[in-house]
Amino acid sequence: MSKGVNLKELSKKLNLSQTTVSRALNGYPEVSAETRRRVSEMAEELGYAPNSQARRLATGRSMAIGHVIPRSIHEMMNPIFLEFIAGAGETYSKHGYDMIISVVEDDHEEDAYRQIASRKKADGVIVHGPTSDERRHKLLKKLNLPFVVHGRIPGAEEETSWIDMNNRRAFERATNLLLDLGHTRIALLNGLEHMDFAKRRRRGFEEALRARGHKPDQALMRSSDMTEPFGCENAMEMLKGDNPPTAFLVSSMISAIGVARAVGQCGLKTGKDVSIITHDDALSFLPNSGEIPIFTCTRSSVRFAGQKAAELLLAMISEPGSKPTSLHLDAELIIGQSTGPAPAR
Amino acid sequence: MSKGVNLKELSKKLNLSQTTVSRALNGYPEVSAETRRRVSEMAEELGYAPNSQARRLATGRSMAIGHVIPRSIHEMMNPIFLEFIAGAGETYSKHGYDMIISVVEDDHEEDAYRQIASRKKADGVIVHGPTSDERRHKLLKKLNLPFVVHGRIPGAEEETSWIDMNNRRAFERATNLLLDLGHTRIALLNGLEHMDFAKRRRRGFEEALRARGHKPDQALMRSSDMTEPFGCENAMEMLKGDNPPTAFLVSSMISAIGVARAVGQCGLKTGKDVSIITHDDALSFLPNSGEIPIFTCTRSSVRFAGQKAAELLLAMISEPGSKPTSLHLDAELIIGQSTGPAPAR
DNA sequence: TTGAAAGCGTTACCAT
DNA sequence: ATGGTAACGCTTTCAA
Repeated sequence: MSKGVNLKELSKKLNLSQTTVSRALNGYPEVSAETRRRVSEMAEELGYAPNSQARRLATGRSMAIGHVIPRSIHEMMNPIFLEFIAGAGETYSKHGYDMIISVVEDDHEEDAYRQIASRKKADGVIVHGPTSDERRHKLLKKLNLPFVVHGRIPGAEEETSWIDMNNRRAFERATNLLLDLGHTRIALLNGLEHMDFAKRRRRGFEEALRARGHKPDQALMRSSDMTEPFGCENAMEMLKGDNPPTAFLVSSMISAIGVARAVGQCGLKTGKDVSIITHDDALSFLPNSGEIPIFTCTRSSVRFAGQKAAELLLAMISEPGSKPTSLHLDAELIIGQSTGPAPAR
Repeated sequence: MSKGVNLKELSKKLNLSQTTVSRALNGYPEVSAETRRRVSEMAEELGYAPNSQARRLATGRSMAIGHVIPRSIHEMMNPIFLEFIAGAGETYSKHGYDMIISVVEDDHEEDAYRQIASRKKADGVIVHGPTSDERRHKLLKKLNLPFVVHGRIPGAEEETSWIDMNNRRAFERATNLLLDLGHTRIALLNGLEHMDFAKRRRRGFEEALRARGHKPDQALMRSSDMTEPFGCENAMEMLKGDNPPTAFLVSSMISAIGVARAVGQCGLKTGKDVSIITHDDALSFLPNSGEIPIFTCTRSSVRFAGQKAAELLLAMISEPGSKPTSLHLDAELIIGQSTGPAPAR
């Protein structure tokens, strides 16, 4: 039965001052070894645990990190978001931090940050899903709330801390692979292009095409929430059109599964009649591994990104005034079963 | 510029006591209308916001709800879990509660609950993914920490508050539909059967079969994490075996997509050669709606469950000592394109 | 090495 | 209707 002893009671029991007990428990050096031992033992015995609210009030640090998710993000990026969160959460736990998640209506996002700052709910926040006309970083600077961006804020790369994968390069490499395989009609099924990551992916795609003398064809590019039906419906439409693509470059496994479904429904074979390369966030419930992964993919673990983002943020918090840091992860290009040479015409 | 005024400064500015200001802001009735107006105005002007740590310390309530997720859960139930969280989060926000999520190693789960209780990190918790030999509820009772179970704890239905869908009945109805369509060889691709929900689904399946004089065939039942490859590989194996099933009953959309892939790879057609019914948690990134949904399914919104679970828990917290409540949701059985009459042999 | 006492910013009790 | 003051449970400064 852990009874809920507090510091006062504990110190009384030990015939020591609260001060000493606190110091002993918090590892201050000036406590004698013997005292420290006695204190820890008794604390253990009485099941003492410091009240976090009290400690937070006293120290002025809330020992929590906030994640604000507007509905729009979580509807769109649902599983990816959780995987990131899971990674970040691991890091927080390790360092004794709590993770606070605020699910808010889209137009209350700023309010949420304001509250976190003014009510001291968290010592820092992670900014998710930066868009092309991002503004949250300005607010956060004004609020003096440390933050790390998952992704990049165009034009503010130098003045903010962020972690991102090399979206442009990943899609450039994927495109080149398809070109090498002889594909020339390549479709792009991208995420919402007001999101920075999606814009970069498109850029990588188009640049690779142009560099090899191909003109990007608007008719072969779509941008939307990365759902399964999005992949299926658009692939279907394109495959049934005149001059259909022989390859698809897709922004998420989920949509790629949809594309594969469309391919099947058209009586074609993935990896033979139609090639697919997808980005793979390494989501645990959608494993794409094995000796030969189902999908050829550009892979970058979003969970790992979460861990790293959290580390970055905690470091910023413990060293206020330090320079912005950023981490640029490179995606791997992994060959799976969904690509093959372009079919002869 | 919200400067971070505190109650003391605010009350000084107003020539009022902290007490009165606090009362005015917290809506106590004994404050004159005029005073309240003045206070609110000044509070607004100076950008006052109460420090949550201080308030928590003073009130003794942490105004937060905890969710402990051991890795095993989130690896398994990733997207479903997030959708639930999102629903719960909406409710918390509405009521001024924070949501804190602890991602812990599997063998630290109990510790996490102990800490939440002893350090007063949250006023209550949600218990996710109850298993057949569930024990967490006992610990939580001992810790005196209010909780609501998402799912049911076998044998403790009366003494705990929970929200669950009718898993048994949903799978019973789905099985009956398949039987009505003439299918007799029906495969079950279930979640991990140490989980209570999976066990109930299996029961519904087997009972329906027996009630119509069919003997469940072990060779047609599998149980695992509900990933996409799980669906594909097992369906493939069964379809290629002798005496293959003509229908699949699947525990999650993700695996069902895998089954559909296998069906396609075998050169068969879903809804014609092979029928599929899946449970659909109504995940936002896997929409299965439209005039005719892709998959025939038993559907129950896990997001809605999250909202309700949160409401239940908040009610418990505001009325301590109240009786356990529970909510039993019924899944809808929705006809989509993935079912049809059993093919003639 | 230890202790006394003053915060931290609220709320809540008891007066008035 | 308003105010004084004591909690709440910890950390931290200053003394010893």
